[in-house]
Amino acid sequence: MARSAATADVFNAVAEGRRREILDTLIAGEKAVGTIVEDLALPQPQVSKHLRVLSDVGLVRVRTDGRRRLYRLEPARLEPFREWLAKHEQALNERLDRMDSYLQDLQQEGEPGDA
Amino acid sequence: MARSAATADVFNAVAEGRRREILDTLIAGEKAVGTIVEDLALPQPQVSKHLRVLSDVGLVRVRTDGRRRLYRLEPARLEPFREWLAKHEQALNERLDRMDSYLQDLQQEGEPGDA
DNA sequence: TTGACATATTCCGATATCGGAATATATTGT
DNA sequence: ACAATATATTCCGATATCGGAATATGTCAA
Repeated sequence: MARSAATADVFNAVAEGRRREILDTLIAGEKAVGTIVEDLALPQPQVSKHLRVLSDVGLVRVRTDGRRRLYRLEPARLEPFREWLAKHEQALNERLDRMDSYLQDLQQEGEPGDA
Repeated sequence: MARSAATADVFNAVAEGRRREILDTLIAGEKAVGTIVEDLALPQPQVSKHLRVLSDVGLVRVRTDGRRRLYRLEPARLEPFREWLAKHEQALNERLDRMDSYLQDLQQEGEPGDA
């Protein structure tokens, strides 16, 4: 046994540059695989494979239209991301707040006989 | 040639679960390696290795105190993350806005001879 | 059915990555 | 200098991952 999980979570799925590109290009809206291939100038099999990964973690959804498959974003699945980031931003803000009040305390001590 | 870059960017550094745990435990503040080892119940070499990765991408900073090394977060380096996420949230919001106005248009058409 | 088009899957080789164990490198105290 | 403590690095084996090429699957049109 050497490695635990895989690309099977949102963090890993997004960690890949090409996959981020694919997600980015889908911001414009639903796109067929061929369109993504053209837009990003990537080999079609690679695009399909990356779409598979993204699909497995639910970051994109497919819709079949004739012989094409239209992929679209599922931004709700970015939630784990948002949560994690929020946790750290909150921590950062709290630290800044503490620093603020610390600085204010210092300032108050600096003005002893003010009134 | 088979694989491009490595764990050398913020996204990949954060993609690893253990590394996220380490970052999380550092929210409480600066900690020595040994403390992290205790808190997360991980082998010391692993912690050191993960800290190395996090340090390389700048997500943590070290300070030497005697024979201990104190690590602390560098939350500013989460910026690429924030940016990317913001881009997608913005896109989502704009789509919701468009949907809103679309629905409003539909409603207006539905009330033709109002006055 | 056949052929063209669109997409997905499989196979492969190179390499990155992780965990584990052992070991190396400080630094402090005696 | 030596032992003890704290941390970092190296070596290893197992496996995951990526890109590329070839191929399979599915769908439409004639």
